[in-house]
Amino acid sequence: MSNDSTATAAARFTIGQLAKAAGVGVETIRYYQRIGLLAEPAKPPRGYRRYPPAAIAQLRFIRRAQEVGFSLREIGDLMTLNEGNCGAAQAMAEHKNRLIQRRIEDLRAVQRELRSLICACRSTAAEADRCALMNALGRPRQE
Amino acid sequence: MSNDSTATAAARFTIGQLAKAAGVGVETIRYYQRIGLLAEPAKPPRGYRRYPPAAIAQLRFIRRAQEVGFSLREIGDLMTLNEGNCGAAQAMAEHKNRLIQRRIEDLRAVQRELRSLICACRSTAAEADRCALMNALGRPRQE
DNA sequence: CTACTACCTGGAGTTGACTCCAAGTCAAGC
DNA sequence: GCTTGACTTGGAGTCAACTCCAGGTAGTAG
Repeated sequence: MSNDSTATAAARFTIGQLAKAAGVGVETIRYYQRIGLLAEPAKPPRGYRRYPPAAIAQLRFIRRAQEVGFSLREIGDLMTLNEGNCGAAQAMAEHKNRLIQRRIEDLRAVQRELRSLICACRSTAAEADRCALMNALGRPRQE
Repeated sequence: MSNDSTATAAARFTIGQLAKAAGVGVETIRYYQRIGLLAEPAKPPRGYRRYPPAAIAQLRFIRRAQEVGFSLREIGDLMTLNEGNCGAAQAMAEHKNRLIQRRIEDLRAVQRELRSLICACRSTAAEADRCALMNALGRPRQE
């Protein structure tokens, strides 16, 4: 029901509010700006910089992408790809998806192993030379 | 068919051979020694240090544990636990097992999401404002 | 008007896990 | 016995991702 695009969301945050809203540190935001990951609003002639709500989304995006295993550099790539190059972003996502898949499989393999080792350890602890778990993992014995 | 324990494996490696055998760099081995992760054989009065075959196993252990997500510090803990404290090693293993489980679940969640995003992107790319994938991830739009 | 807090600028420090370098020592081939 | 390549020692450099700090400016509560 509003008239046009000039009537955008009013709330604009200071860096501290932004940090709190996005759940990161002020210093972290500045760091992201320094490395060019995050745009820094121009400093108004008087007063503090103000950040649009979209900045929260950007920060959340960064955090989420980090959790998935993207490095800040890759995230930067993703974000610039966003500006028009959908196909490339897709390709990156698919690539990352495959990496994640592999990582999951690695973790599962390790998990299976850990589990069986834990079992072995439990059942033989008393009589074993030392510890079946460590033995099976490759037994690092200080000579 | 050998007599007793004094007739242990004869092959003892120089650091370079050890590095090659374990698939790590010489500098990495030294680094591990510096931080106390790996025992350094005493320097013989003449000649180079010699490493027992067990050192290969130790290095492999470190690498594997790293892949699972143990930090060098944790690996060090694991290795000292090995010297007698089976229960504690078990506890650590179980703890790590739980962490791995959580990590796997996180990754899977992200993966599901990525996949659906990739689909969305593919199907709507032409008409979408920009890119559904990026939108859904939180759409970091440089304002 | 004065504190007080939050922001700004820039630069330096931190942590983990390496990686490189210089200058010296050693062993083995020719 | 000299050269060459590997080892040794100690320290410095690197990279990612922060984190902290000093010294100054801005906005706000009393």
